[in-house]
Amino acid sequence: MPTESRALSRVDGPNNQLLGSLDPDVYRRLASQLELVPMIRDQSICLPGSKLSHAYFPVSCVISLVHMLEGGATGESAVIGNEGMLGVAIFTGGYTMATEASVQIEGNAYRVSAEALMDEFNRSESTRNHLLRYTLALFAQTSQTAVCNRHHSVQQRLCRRLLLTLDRLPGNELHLTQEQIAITLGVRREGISEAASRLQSVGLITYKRGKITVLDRNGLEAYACECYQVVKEECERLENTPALPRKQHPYSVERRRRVRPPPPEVTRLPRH
Amino acid sequence: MPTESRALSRVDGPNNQLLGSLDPDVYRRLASQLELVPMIRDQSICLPGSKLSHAYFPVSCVISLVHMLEGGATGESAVIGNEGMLGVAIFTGGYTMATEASVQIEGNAYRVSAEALMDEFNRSESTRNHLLRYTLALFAQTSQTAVCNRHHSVQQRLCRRLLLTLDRLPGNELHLTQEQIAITLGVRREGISEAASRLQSVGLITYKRGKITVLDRNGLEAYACECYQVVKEECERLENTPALPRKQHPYSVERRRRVRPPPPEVTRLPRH
DNA sequence: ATGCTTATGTGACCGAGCGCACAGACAGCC
DNA sequence: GGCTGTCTGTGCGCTCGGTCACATAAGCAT
Repeated sequence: MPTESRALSRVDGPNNQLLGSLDPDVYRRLASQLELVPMIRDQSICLPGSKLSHAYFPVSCVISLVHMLEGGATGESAVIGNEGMLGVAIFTGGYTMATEASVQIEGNAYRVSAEALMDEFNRSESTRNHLLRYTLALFAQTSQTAVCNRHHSVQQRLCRRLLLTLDRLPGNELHLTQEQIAITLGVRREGISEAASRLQSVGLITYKRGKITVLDRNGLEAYACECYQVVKEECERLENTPALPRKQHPYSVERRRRVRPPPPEVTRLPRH
Repeated sequence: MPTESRALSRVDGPNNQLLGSLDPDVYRRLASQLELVPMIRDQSICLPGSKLSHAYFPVSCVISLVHMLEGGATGESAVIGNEGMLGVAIFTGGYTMATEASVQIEGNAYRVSAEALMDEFNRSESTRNHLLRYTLALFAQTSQTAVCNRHHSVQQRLCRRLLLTLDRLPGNELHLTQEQIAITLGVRREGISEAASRLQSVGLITYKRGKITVLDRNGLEAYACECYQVVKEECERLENTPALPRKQHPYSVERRRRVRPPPPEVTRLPRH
């Protein structure tokens, strides 16, 4: 990870991986324009439809892209942490996003003006490659979430969501309330309460008033739906240049009625 | 819409809007490389993980991006028609997609090799702008679908899906079976049967063995969830250069518990 | 301590949509 | 014509998660 800039070396935590993947000279130019800003919990970085003045590269915070429907129902389309950035809409055109971006877990982020980012984007193919690869990873995450929301249980999605957050932070503690999780998963707070209680009773996590501690990461993966692995693998694949070949997926919609895949091995907890 | 190429003027139906939005000289160069290919129903254009050799610009067909989960459950993340293209993964890096793309409604499409498309993408900022704007529109659609899947009824989503398809085709007939729709919405075929039957009984549509005729487009919009309008408006906004300002969205997750938005006006059909 | 606010636990009831198991009905083909 | 495969309609029991309505508890300020 580059550490050229004095401003950047102030940070004690890990840096942002997407920034770190840029070519050294690009990074050097950008570094002089980066500001380290504190991101406070539940802060709305940008409301849906408002123009993005800056792109944010999380260092120790986690940002959630959330939709709110008429009537107040909510749902998240993607999580952003130190692997990526908030603001792909800047270089994909439009400067505005359809979703609200809010800080789910407090921490720091680097930010850079939309204009400076666009300059670099237009300046080199390599920079475009990195930023657009991340865009594709974000797309994959959103896309998987769409299907996950449709088919997986609250408990499975809770596990997935905890793991995704954990991957973006050091340590094994998450400062999250059940209400916050409920908003991202688009379910009732009580639903999270029940699912979390079950996970605690089998020793996967402990939690207490807004702090969740993951005790058994592997166990949590076993209870999560496949979506966690799918998203994670796609992210890792796209972080590498040139692209790694992707694992072939054995199923095809074309054959849905003919070749049914084998039933899944159910790894669900009993209700009580 | 440009009609420079002899090859292109053979088409009787409408051309592809994304192609048509490109600068005339870019379009001219691409046109010589475009092939008009027939897209047959349920054909899988690319399996998840396989490399995209071509980008496809639908003219009279509709393509669906579908996920299949372990166990065979399915769900669509986006619809692509003559407003856009299949293959944004080509220029966003990786050349491979995480989803399967299959032809939902037969017709024609232009295709161009991935390399030729990349050449143009790197050649001008204007071309990048157009292609990336469409990418953002696709992202917005996927993102909205994620939340829609979570909160809206089968009937609402059926209406949304019919309207999205209708927008991408001339006329008011859709060659779609209930089974195909069920796959995209990720529900049982029987569920579509019930919802469609209700829509027919109030005179919004008629249908018969794989052919759906929309009788009352406005009525259908009233029964659809908000997601249809949201996606449509975002697409229209992004088709214009420079970007039109986006309608401000009145809700904010930040305030979810404090300022509850007013309850929605329920425009749902009774179950029977 | 004494409250107050925020976070979490629980239970009763209900409804949309699922799985399953059929029964018709239409279209193409020999 | 009759056969066959595809498409559509219907009923029944079940379950997850939603709504509503509280109870409890942990942290914080005075």
